[in-house]
Amino acid sequence: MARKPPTSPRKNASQERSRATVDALVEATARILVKEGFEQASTNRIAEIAGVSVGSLYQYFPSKEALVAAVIERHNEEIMAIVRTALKKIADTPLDKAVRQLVTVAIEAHRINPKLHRVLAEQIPRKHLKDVEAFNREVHTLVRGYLESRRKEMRKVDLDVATFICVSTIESVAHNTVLNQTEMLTEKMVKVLVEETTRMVVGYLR
Amino acid sequence: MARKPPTSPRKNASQERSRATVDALVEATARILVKEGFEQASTNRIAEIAGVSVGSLYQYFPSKEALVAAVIERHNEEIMAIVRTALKKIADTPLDKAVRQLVTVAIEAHRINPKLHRVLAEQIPRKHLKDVEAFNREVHTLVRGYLESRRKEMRKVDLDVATFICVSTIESVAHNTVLNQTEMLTEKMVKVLVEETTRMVVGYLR
Amino acid sequence: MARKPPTSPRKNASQERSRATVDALVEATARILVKEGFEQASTNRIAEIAGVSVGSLYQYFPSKEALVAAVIERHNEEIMAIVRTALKKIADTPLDKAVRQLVTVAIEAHRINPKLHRVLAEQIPRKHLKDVEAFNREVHTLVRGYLESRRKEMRKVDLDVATFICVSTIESVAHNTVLNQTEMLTEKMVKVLVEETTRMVVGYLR
Amino acid sequence: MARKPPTSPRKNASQERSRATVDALVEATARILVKEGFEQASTNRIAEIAGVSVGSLYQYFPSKEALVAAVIERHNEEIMAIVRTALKKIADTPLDKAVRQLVTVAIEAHRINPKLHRVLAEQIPRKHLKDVEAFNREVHTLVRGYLESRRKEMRKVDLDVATFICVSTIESVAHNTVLNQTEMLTEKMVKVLVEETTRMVVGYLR
DNA sequence: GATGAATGAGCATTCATTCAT
DNA sequence: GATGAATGAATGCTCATTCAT
Repeated sequence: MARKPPTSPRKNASQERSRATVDALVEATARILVKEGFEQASTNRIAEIAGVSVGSLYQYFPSKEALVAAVIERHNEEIMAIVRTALKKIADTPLDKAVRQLVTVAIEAHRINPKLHRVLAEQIPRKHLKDVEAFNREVHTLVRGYLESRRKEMRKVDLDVATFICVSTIESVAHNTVLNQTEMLTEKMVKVLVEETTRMVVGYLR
Repeated sequence: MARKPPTSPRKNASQERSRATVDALVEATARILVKEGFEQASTNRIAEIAGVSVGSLYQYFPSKEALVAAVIERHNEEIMAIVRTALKKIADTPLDKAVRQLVTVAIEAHRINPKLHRVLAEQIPRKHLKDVEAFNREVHTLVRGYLESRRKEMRKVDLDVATFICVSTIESVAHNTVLNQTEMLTEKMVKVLVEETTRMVVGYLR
Repeated sequence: MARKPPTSPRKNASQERSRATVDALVEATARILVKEGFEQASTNRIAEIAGVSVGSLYQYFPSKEALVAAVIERHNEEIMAIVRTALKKIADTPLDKAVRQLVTVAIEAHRINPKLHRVLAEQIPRKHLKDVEAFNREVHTLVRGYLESRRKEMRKVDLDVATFICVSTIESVAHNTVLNQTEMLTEKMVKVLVEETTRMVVGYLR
Repeated sequence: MARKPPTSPRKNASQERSRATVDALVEATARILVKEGFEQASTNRIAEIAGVSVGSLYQYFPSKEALVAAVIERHNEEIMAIVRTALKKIADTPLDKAVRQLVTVAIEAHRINPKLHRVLAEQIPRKHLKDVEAFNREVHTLVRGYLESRRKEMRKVDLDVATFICVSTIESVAHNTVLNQTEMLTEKMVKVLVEETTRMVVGYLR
């Protein structure tokens, strides 16, 4: 790191430059993943698309995997931001409205960048997906927290089991809705699916 | 090329030999996939494990992908065999018993070869998974058929939507149950999950 | 390896082919080492010069180092063949004649492929030179054996020490003679050096 | 570029700073060479260890080779200082005592920094070792000078040949003594080797 | 002068596929 | 049909060196 120069601007300048490079690399990786798939995403190609040299790529990411992991993390973070916000808003909402909101948000989240979501879901060797564990755990914890606070509206049920089933269900409906038939994805259809899923989950919890 | 007339015994012998080679190759691929993961599964290695030369491998499979596809197809076929049988048995069974049976079978099916299932689910570039579409369609059709025959026990609902939601739900619970926590997989826990899932689905359909 | 075909010719043919490839690779490595130095010796270049694909190179040698090691071993083996032969011939020869012969042979041995010898001596990361240890030990053992058999002609002296000093001396004179000034290497000069070195060593042992 | 006039204190300060940087770089190179070997010694790493930026490194050394050369030169200079001093002290000393001194000094010199000596001897592409030529020549000249002054104690012999042989011998014994077996390096053993080598060389010259 | 981010040629190595035997 | 030696395009990655700040 050497002696830091006394002026912050220089430091910031360099930090910003680094940050820009890192962003460009992650963005380029995501773009290639979407446009050409995982197998085409070579490090040299990523660097080229990012407008950066391979050397720089390796200055910031120790391996190709790290780069893919960064893309995944960024995507997950975007999803989690939505989910967290939704769960906060929901906090004091009764079960049926809350579940409907949750289902809606799940589909929305999967739709942020559906192509990327598909590639991530379908083509990435899961080696990279350890982060996903943490992501799953957080969702579980948040949903469990909400359900706990609404226990009086619910029948007697093991909270972990209920959480597991609800999250699985909502997630899979959202996932399949987004990934499956494009024709199915009329807004009307989505609304139907939201209603139906909500009905099922709420019916189950009550 | 063969100087001998195509007497059927010889022909059969050769056909059997071919069949054996093909089987050995698919089996070897599956084994490597399970033991060492997709990335380690090189064609040379597969041929070696199968006790066959690479040349022979390419006599029977035009590419590595074809080989992986064959493994997937074999696995799916095993699953489908179970599902088809289950759905036949269920045909005249009332909704709740039938759904319980379906959930049970779904988990069983995912458990046939859980390690292979995991690798297939987690490591295989989905390029190979076009076959899965057909598989999904068949399941949808079969389940839809059953539901149609039980319409009187059900509330009024779009059959395709209901099928989509039920299949998604059952599949995801089974999938997550098998892939997730090992500790969770006590038989007792599995029973609880079966009951809960059944309750949710039946509650939804009625 | 698969079923071996019953006829030896086929087997030999393939063995010969392999052998030819291996030889070509080792030879190419040596040539590049001599002509362009260690740093220029990339595996792709070696394969190219050998008239073989990189893939084939890696079929026979697990790494670049293995290739260099093979060159060294081949060179050392050539030297050792000479040294072993010389020591056999010498077995019943009196000290002075024997030492003269040894010195002569040492210089000869270093002259087999002096350019390669130089490169090996000067440019090869010694990582590769573990084999050289064995080589040194063998020389030590052989020379010690001879000296032991001639003990009566020698003054009282620790045999290992004497061997160490004699081998070091002869080796270094031979090495420096071959590596140093080209002008020095007139045949006449070499004879002088042989005589002088012999005189020194014999004088020391007696 | 500098706005300040080149007052000598400042200049000195800067000169000293330069000198310190150069020293730090050479020292860092030597340290890495010893601890991690030539292959690990990247310029970035050297600069880092020296507490300096790569840019600064290239301000003082035009290439990695130059840096390694500086290490070699420093090491050789240390050795030569010892050798020169020894030869001065020896100037009026009779042959046997002088040779003993020379052998002793040779071993001492190789022992100044034996690890560095080993790395320099074993891992450095000799491209860098042109300097060594000059070093060798100086040793030759110094020893020849001494021998010339002692001609009356010696038999008739070509001085260059005798010098070449003596230097080779002493150098190789010292080198092998230091590099070879660690067990061999008891002080007692070293003394024996000194005596024996002296005996050989003196016996040869007389 | 000093910094360290950026460069990119170059390297060792892998592996799906071909084809002479 | 079977074999396995041979292929070579392609990949991930390193590191000496440059240059904008």
